[in-house]
Amino acid sequence: MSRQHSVIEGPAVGGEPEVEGRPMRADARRNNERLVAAAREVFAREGGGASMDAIARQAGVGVGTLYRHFPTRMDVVQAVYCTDVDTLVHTAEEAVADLEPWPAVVAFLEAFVRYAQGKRTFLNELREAFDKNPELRLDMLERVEGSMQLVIGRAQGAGVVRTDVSGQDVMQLVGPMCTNATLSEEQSMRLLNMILDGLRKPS
Amino acid sequence: MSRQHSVIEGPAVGGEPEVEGRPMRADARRNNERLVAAAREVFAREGGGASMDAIARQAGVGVGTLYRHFPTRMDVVQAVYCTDVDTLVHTAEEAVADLEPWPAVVAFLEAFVRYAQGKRTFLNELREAFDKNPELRLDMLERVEGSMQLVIGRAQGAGVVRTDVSGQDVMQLVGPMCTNATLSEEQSMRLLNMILDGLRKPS
DNA sequence: TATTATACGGAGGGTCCCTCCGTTTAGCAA
DNA sequence: TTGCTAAACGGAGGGACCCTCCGTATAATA
Repeated sequence: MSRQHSVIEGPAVGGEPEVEGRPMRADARRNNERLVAAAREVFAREGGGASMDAIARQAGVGVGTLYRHFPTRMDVVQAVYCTDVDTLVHTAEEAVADLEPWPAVVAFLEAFVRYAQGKRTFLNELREAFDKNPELRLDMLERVEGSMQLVIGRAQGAGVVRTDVSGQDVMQLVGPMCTNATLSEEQSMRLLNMILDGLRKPS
Repeated sequence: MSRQHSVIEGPAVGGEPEVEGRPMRADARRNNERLVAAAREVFAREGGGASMDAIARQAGVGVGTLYRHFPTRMDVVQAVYCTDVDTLVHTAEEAVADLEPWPAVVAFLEAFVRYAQGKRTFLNELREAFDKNPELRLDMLERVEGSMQLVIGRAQGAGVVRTDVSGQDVMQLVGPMCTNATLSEEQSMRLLNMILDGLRKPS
């Protein structure tokens, strides 16, 4: 068990190695961030089967370093996934803080579609990680649902989104849609627009 | 492209290498059958990640032989899957030929549950094969649906199964149920009994 | 029985995941 | 600033796996 998956050991966010002892050395923290970013890039470019060597090379470090930060291939997948969820949650918070209720819904759902589509490149790997660690799935699902509900609920409160659907409903609708491998960026945006029209409360 | 996947080149059944030229040599045919059986056993025992060496060893042949029959790991998965479907289709035909309409439904659905549960051991591999070869999925789906409809339709005609559901409906209900990883043999049989009760026409 | 097209076996090439350990360096105390 | 030490780094290499190649064995045929 490495210290890196704080996610599965507690409620902390993923990928950020805040150990209880002294803080990480500056180079270690820098490399940790680099590695996650590199992994995301390589997965996107080469698919879920990308090799550990390729990830280390992309990050400009040796494989030893990669393995010290993430003891297992699956830990890399988890870390990338967790930071993706972090980003999504952050997007929701920002949207709620900066935008009017309806534009916030639009912005968040667009981000959600991008997020869900990004998962397609390493869906198999993710499924494997979930199989081996069901808690991870539940944790992440909960966080994503929370964000969705935050944005949708606020818009419902403001009277601009119909109240007979929940954030969870929307997720169940949009998520699987994006998982479909044969779905173009453009197609998904058209469908999203349709969904948004259906979601908006007729004035 | 090897000659083995007749499935993806035409309507022939899977796993049976009936080439257009002269028939296979006796030893080759024997080994082909052995290999598929061995693969099924090893996948069941060791999971979808089982190695090619293990399969060849189980079949009592060299890996070279395995690779001549199935050029790729995925071809082995396909072959096992296709013969499973063959068996299921055969079960349906036998049930219709030998049993009364209702017992045929019971027998076939029990076989279907066993079939679907057997897929769980190498679900990931199967998904990969389907991704790379969507035609295979459609072909197999069609054959399974055909069998289901054969058995259910006959029972509907005989007035022992309610007519407001189709064979496809039943498949969509039972298939996903079995795919669930956390489902005991016993649990699935209890659920199946419940489904059968719901399916039977009240007399 | 002799011939030959066909099939077989398994060593080994290439890749991948991961480990181990000698080398380097960040952070701190004097 | 300088030394010291715990922490982090790099990459060779072990072991497993997929697949290829080719010399050997054998079924089918004449």
